[in-house]
Amino acid sequence: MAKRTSSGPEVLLGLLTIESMSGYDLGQLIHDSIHHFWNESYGQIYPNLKQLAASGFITGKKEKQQGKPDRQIYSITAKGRERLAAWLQIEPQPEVPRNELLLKMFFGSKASPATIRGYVDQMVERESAALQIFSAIGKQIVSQPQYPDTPYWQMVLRFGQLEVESHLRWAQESLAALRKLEQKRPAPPFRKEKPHATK
Amino acid sequence: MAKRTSSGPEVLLGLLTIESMSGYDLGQLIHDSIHHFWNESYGQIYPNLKQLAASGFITGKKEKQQGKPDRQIYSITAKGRERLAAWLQIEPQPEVPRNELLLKMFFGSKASPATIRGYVDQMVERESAALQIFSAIGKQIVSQPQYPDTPYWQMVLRFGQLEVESHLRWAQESLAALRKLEQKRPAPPFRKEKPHATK
DNA sequence: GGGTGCATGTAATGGGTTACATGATTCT
DNA sequence: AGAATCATGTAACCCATTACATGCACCC
Repeated sequence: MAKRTSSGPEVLLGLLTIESMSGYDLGQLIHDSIHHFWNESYGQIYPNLKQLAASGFITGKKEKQQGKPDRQIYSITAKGRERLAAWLQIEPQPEVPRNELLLKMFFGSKASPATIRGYVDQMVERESAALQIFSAIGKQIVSQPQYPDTPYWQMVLRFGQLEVESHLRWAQESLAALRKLEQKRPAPPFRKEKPHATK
Repeated sequence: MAKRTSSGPEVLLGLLTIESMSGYDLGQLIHDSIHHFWNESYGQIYPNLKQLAASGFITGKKEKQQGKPDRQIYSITAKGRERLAAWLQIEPQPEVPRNELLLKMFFGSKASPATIRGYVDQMVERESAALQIFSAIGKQIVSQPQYPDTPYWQMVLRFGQLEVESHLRWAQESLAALRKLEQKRPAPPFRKEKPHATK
């Protein structure tokens, strides 16, 4: 009795309600706009599109271009909209968390505080960059005409902003704590330590 | 040239530095203690343990019990500690985000605000429950003797707390916004709407 | 008698990333 | 000259969840 959700095809359907697009465009759009909460690789997108077209959820038209390779432009059908609507009625399942940074930090006493600090530093960089992108997306949304989608897009964006802010606050706290740990046990001493202290 | 990290075996090694345990115990501990940032199913744990033992990273001893099935108690070896230490030196890769709730909310205009509100309500329940668990874990950590792990465990826990708090704040905001949307377009009217408004 | 917990494991199945393949154009 | 972008697709592989299998004991 599996709760197969998978959502892969439905993202594509959803994005095609905004505009008809090629697989390549969909990939770009996913990367540029919803990357902070969803991702699809081309290895998924192209086969999914093929299958969706074969089942009549979308239709494709070949578009010739000069200089560039041909594009397949897909449009959602009425049947596709039905499938999307049905999928929206299914309770979203919370994703299984897998945060490698936290995992390594959990075992941080087996490395040096400096190593872990380096990882937190990198996280700060990544998340700060994300904040920049968010504010750019935010400006784009408000400058656009008001679609019925607009309020939803704003909520989703706001999630990212609040979450990132909490991550950055945490990072500041943690960096301070790690610096304290470094002072206590100042950079690894010369003698080799046998690893049985924990037990 | 794949950046194979996978971390599956290393979690087990890490947890075995705390104490020697059976596969079943490891599963329990993962579920009870690090569930908010990592997860492993038994379908992964048992095969991984077998392989780790075959390669000499851990050793297993059979322990007979009365009434209950036999247990295989695994202990980490020096070689295992080396592998763990080496893994800790590898930069953690940020996980690929996949948040189904946000995805459905992004396409929220194709459902009703009430549907989406229901999903947010459920999220509030889940995350509030998580907060309770966190505070219980927090008390447990401070009441324990101070291992070298303690400060790291506290940082990791704090991450969860701050993140959940941000989620709950977001949920409150969003619920308010959704209620407003419901008033504007009060519960679906009787006439059927054709779905071309977006285009 | 039936469900739940302890305990270990395998097999089927399905997702998803990465690498590879192709080929023209444009930018550095 | 070589890298990057546009554009589509396939195949290999890996990772992970779920279901299934077994079997005893304890509780309701």
